[in-house]
Formats: sequence, C-alpha cells, structure tokens
Amino acid sequence: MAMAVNSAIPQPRRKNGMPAYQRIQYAIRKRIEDGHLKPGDTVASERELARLHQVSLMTARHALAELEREGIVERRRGVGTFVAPPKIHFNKLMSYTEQMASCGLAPSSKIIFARIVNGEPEVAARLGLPGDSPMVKIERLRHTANEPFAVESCYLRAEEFSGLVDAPLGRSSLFSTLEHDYGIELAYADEEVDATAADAALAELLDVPRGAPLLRMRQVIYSAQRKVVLYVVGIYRSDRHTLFIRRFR
Amino acid sequence: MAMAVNSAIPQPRRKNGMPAYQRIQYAIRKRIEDGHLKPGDTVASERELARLHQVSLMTARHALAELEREGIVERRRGVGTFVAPPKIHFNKLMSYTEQMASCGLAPSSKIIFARIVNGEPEVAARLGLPGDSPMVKIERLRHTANEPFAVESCYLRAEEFSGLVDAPLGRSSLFSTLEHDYGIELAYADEEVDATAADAALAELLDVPRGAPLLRMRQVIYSAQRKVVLYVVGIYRSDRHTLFIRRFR
DNA sequence: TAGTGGTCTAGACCACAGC
DNA sequence: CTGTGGTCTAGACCACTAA
Repeated sequence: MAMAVNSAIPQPRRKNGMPAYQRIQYAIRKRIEDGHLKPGDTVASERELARLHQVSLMTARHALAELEREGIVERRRGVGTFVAPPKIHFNKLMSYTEQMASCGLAPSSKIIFARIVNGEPEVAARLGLPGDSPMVKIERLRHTANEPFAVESCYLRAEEFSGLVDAPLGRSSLFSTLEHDYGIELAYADEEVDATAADAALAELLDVPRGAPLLRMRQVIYSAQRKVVLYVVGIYRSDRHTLFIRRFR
Repeated sequence: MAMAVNSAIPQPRRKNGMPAYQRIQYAIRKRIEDGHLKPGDTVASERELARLHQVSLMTARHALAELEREGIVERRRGVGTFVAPPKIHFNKLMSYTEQMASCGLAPSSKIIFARIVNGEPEVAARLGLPGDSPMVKIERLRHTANEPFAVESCYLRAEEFSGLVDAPLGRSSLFSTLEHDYGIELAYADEEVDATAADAALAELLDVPRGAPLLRMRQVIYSAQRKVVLYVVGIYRSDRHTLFIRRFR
C-alpha cells in the first residue's frame, strides 16, 4: 500500500509567506541590482542554490528557469548560469518620463490642455464608455533641448480620474501618478501606429511645415485587471523620433 | 555510498526521442488545431494528463505551464485549464505572406528588382558586412485587391544567398524559402519605424500624391544563432496599413 | 467537500561542456 | 572525469473555487 504521511518533513517552510522559489529569485535579483553580480558573472548552480537555500533541486530550478524567461539570466547546459547582459527594453510600456530617463535625458513637457471633455464618442469607445461620457483630457507638448517633438493627448474616465485635471503633471509623470496615487497597476498596451501629415495646428505646435510626415501612435493601456485605464494619442515628429520594436518568431 | 540504481523503473521512457512534456504539449496543440478543442474548452487537468500520459504530476505541470506562457491555454487556480481565445499575433515576426494569411487574404506581390548589388555601404553595415560587399537585393511591390500598398526591399549576403535572385519569390515567400531551402531558422527582428514623405518614385509605385505620409519600417532579422540574415526596408501607404504592437510593463 | 492549480521534496538518470 | 543544466518520479501539502 502506498502510504506514509512523512510527518518527519516540516514541509513548505515559507519563511515570510513568500514561496521559496521567489525568495531565491529575489536574492539573485538583489545581488545583481547591488552590483555584486555583473553581466557575464556566473550565478550559483542549481545544486548550490538548493543547498544554500535549503530547498530541493526542482525548486532551485524553478527559480532559475523563471529568471531565464525574464531575461535576467542565461543558462547554458553543461556550463552554468550567467547574469544576462543589460537588455534594451524592447516593447516595454513606458511613460515619456521613463523613456527619457532610459536615454539619460531630462524629460520636459508643457501641459496645453487639461479639462473634462464630453462628446468625443470615438475616444469614449476606446475607453469602453458610452459615447457621451465625460472624460479627463490632458494634452501635453513634449520637447527636448527646447525643441518640440511630440504632442500627446491622454484620455481617462472622468468619473474615476477627475482629480487629474489639477495634478502637477508638469513635474511628475502620469504613469507614476496613476500607479502611486491611484493604486493602479498598469500592465500592457495595445498600440496602433501609422503615419499622418501635419495639419495647421500640429505644424504650429511641432514647428514643422504643414504636410510634414508625422508618426502617430494610439495606445489603449490596460491595468493588471485587464480594464482599460487610459487612451493616448501621440503625434511625433519623425525627424526626431524613431520607434523601436523587437519581434519574435 | 549513496547508491541504488532503481532498475525497477524503466525511467525516461521517451517514446520517440521527444521529452514527455513536449509530447503532452504536442498532443494538446494538435487537439486544438484539429478543432477538437475550442477556445474556452477545458483542457484535461494536471492529474488527468499525468494519468493519461503515464507521467508524474510535475511533468504534466511543466507541459501546461509552458503552454500557458505561450498563451495557448489559461489556467485558473481551483477551476481548471482552458484553451485560450485565438490571439492576435502581436509583435510576431511574420512574412508578408503569413500576415496576409492570418487576415484571411491572398498575398499578392510583384518583383520589381532582383539582382546582386554593390556599393550600398549603409545597408551593408546593417548586415554586418564591409561597405563594398555584394548583396542580393530583392524589391517587391505588395498589393491587395489590385491596389498597391507597400514596397519592400530585402537585402542578404550575396556570398551565401546569390541563388535567391532567381528564386520564384512571386509564388513562395522569402521566409519559407530561407527556412526550407536554406535551412535557416529565423528567430527575431529589431525594427525601426518612422514616417516619411513620398518622393517621386514612391508616389508613382504606390499611387499616392508626392509628399504623402508613409510608414517606413526597417528590419534587421536575426537567425536563431543570432546572426544577421536579412535586412528589410518596407514603405507602407499609411492609409492602407496600420502597425499593431503590444507592449508590456 | 471535491477538484483544481501552486508549491515542494529528495532524490534519479540523461546530455553536454570543459579539463 | 567532474560539474552543469534538462528531464523526470511519486508522491506531499497548501490555497483556492465552486457545488
């Protein structure tokens, strides 16, 4: 008869409510962030991690396998596990502020509109709202080195986000305001990209000739709960901005 | 001495050289492709799969976990595993032929140039070649419903791919030729997107006014061995083509 | 309460890389 | 040869969901 409840094994032994494999991942991430582990350095092997953290091999494996999927480490059979080179963040959903920071530039933008609007049924539809719903609309002009390079219009449900019309978005980013002040976890965005020509208003704002080709991006941004939070239309001067994408087969 | 070869257990029992978890994945994929399982249907539970395929629970889990990462199935704790809805293939590296097929359209294109060229140092650099290297250049006009909507120029190392100048690319796709005839495993692409204005030649080819805004995509396509295989410049009529991207936080 | 997925054990053998 | 990652076992308990 197969049996034996094996009461000798204390079992899970989660020290602080966190699964063991996540604790291991955290420890490795931390060593990388703190600079103790640099790209190319070898990470402790499965067996070593299992011993260090007092877990089974499978658990240590799980931890490393997930880190590999996230691109944090690279594993080579018969050789070992290594810290992956710092990767360019392809296809990452980032705010303007974050994008600038990742390029080592200071973000700079000017709010040119911030009010509750009503009667833009196409935009409301993107947010999954009835056509006449009130929405917060925030329009900002982005620039670098005093040269304008993009106009961004953001729309959100007025019912939930009306406070944003007075938020200091000149200073702090909309993303961080949503995440910190509103407790919203942004998760992913579906984006449509096409090209368009500058009309009179855009030409003026962006300081380009009328008819100049511009890159247009329309983003529907979702929360972790898969609810639409934000709709953004961005118009970019194509001479100052290129979109990078990585595609996989 | 730790020992005990456990000769009672037949062990791996890979039936055809394929790991058990991959066999399970294959079986599930097949049932989905064949229409036996439709989106929303429940997939056999871990325990059931383990029993059916005569493997341990962990192995069945591994199979399902990987399918979930690929977006093939969705798992809900306490409920079960379900076939995921047919997803739009975001950020997938696909040939024109494949893109058309995924939209249910017939691909149609005309070769307007196919020769060995030389002396395009900027393109050569994209392929990681010396500036004066010979390259195969293939230029094609893409259309749908007899309306042109894109011009695509492909460049490859002439040394390796000179045979392509005579390939029947009007009929079969360049991707499938590379993959099947040349045995090259395409893996990913880095893509730059911007907007540009139609010059005289493009206006003529694409049947748009001179100066019309166009979407330009420049792809560097890599093999699984991380070698640059292909450089593609695509110019798209922005009134007939939109680029879709999904970004993650 | 029954069934599901999530975590975990304490090992095993295999394939592969490097010395 | 040793050490690595890759696959696998035969179970276990936990957390969660739905009936």
